Amino acid sequence: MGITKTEHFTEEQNELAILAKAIGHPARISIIQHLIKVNSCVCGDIVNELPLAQPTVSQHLKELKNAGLIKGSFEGNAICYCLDEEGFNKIRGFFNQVNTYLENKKNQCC
Amino acid sequence: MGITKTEHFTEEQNELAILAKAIGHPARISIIQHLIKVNSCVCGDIVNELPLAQPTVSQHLKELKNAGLIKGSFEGNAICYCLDEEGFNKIRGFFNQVNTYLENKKNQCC
DNA sequence: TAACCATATCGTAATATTGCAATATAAATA
DNA sequence: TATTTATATTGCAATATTACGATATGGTTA
Repeated sequence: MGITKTEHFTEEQNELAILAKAIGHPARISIIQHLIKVNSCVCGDIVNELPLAQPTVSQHLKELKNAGLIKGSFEGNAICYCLDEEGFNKIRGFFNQVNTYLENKKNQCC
Repeated sequence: MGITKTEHFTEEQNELAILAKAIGHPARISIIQHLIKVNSCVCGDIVNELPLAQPTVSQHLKELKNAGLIKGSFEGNAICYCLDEEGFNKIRGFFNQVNTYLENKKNQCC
């Protein structure tokens, strides 16, 4: 079907899924890494960094923004994007749970 | 197109994307959370836990396994699934980078 | 105001994902 | 060996994603 049955899952599960899904594309990983690397916000030169056409990059930026992983502010002509802590904080909780579990797990069959 | 231009990105970026994408579905989040909750490996009762048909669950398990996030071992008739550290270790590095950046960032425009 | 930037949106084609019924497979037990 | 039980695979329909050319939008500068 291609349609996810979100109504059967908790709000938290759906939210985490949206965040992970947004990260789940190499172009968007690349954008996140680039924003970290150049520290201060970068604007449209993300387009130059990526091997994709401008509309495609714009679309990826939109998805990251919708998921709450980046945010943008106008800076004259251009737009300044940078990481949005809110989104990453939400995922952090999930991975912390996973990691503490993995550190302490016992009696596993595999 | 629906086809990702993986050849333009680094192996690391593609790998991270595959892992995040695999996590990016509420059913698969639910499976991971369930495996943590019941501690020792759970087998086919994941099917009973989820509000999806057996073939659909089987497909989600396969995707998690392909991504290296869970692994299964035969236990007589049934199969025992549990979390695979390898996959989660790979993601941990990425999120550690993000988190240390977010903790120290300065001079942001947004 | 006109021309020029930077960015977003629209429309569309190609491909991927989600979900399930039907069916296959494979081990355990009667 | 036949039956049962657990899981995987196949095939397909509905929808989502990815990518980009063309175009719109909106601020800046000449």
